[in-house]
Amino acid sequence: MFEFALLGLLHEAPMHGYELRKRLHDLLGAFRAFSYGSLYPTLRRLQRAGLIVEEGPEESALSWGRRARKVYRLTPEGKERFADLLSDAGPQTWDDDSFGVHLAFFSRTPADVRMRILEGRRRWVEERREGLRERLAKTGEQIDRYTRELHRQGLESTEREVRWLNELIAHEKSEQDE
Amino acid sequence: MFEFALLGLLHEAPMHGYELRKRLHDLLGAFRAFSYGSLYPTLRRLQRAGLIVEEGPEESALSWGRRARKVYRLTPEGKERFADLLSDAGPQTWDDDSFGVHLAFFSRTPADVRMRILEGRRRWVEERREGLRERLAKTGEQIDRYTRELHRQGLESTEREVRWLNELIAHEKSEQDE
DNA sequence: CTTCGATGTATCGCGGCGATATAATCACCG
DNA sequence: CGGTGATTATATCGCCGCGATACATCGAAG
Repeated sequence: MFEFALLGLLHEAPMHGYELRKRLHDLLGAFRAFSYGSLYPTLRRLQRAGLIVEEGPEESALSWGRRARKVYRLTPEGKERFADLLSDAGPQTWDDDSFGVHLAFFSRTPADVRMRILEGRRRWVEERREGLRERLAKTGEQIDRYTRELHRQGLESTEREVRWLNELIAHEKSEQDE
Repeated sequence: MFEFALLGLLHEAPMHGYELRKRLHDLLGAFRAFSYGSLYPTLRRLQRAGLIVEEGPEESALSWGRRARKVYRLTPEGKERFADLLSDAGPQTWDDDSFGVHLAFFSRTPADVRMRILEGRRRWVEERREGLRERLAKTGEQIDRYTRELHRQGLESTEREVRWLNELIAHEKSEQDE
């Protein structure tokens, strides 16, 4: 997940940790925070795996300012890995955690994969919606007011998301045959 | 978090692990899954901390069926701990992960704490909303279509949640002086 | 009669988080 | 000129919770 996001960002340009985190925050906004507590360990993991390399401390002449920044660059293996992750449309791409990240890199995702992810996500959300509907129907009025409120709110937001996904899917379809 | 939820459920009645998980799933629905991978380790943690005790394998006579169920019961310390957690209204009670769980036990939460949690949550969501608004405004049209769509959806759902929270808060206020 | 789904307990590795430490630079205010 | 606080920047630590997996029993359906 984090790995995917970092490779995606480094695919655009080499960057140092702090900037990666900022770009990520910008990109994902509401979804996922990705703290420094994951950032640096993940970078080292990627490095060990040979997917990124550390470049010397950015000697771009002139503005010699603050040292100690480590700039990371994607290796060919890293690019390959990112391409693999981009073409993945497995179940793990449409859960709550991952879906947002995948959407953020959708413009570089193959069209058929986009479709499968969107439809997978829709199915997933619909299942959650049905679960909530049943729970709300079954227990009727006897359940705790706050719990019911929680479920009502959950139901509404899943319904909204399904509608949103339908729009996205429709848009994909219309673009497909233009 | 998980600790809080388990103590809350055991506060109602002694239970074994599997049932705890089912009740939790029922209670939280959309929010948080809480897998077995956390359940049993957490139970042992609570046990070590002296907050719960393991009762003998449920000898409720008659239906001698399946053995090996371990029934857990709250100790006085456990009840105390739960009461403490119930009266907590700190920042960690209104993040995405915890808020749902706290809501699920709201009917046993002191009224003033309920208020502070709801208002804290509202502030929190409003901040996220503002962040999304700025990001959508600032970058204007130049950003990626999918990313914008992601942020639009995020913005809408935060707006809805704020409205929802306002209703809950209003309801609390009306109940306060009845 | 056996196979499948539910019941039930449990472990393992790992991904990510929050708290925390450290330190240099920059902008502002007095 | 000096202090103070925000921003830039890297890094570690312990903990929490997850997914995968294993294993065993039971009831029901075929």
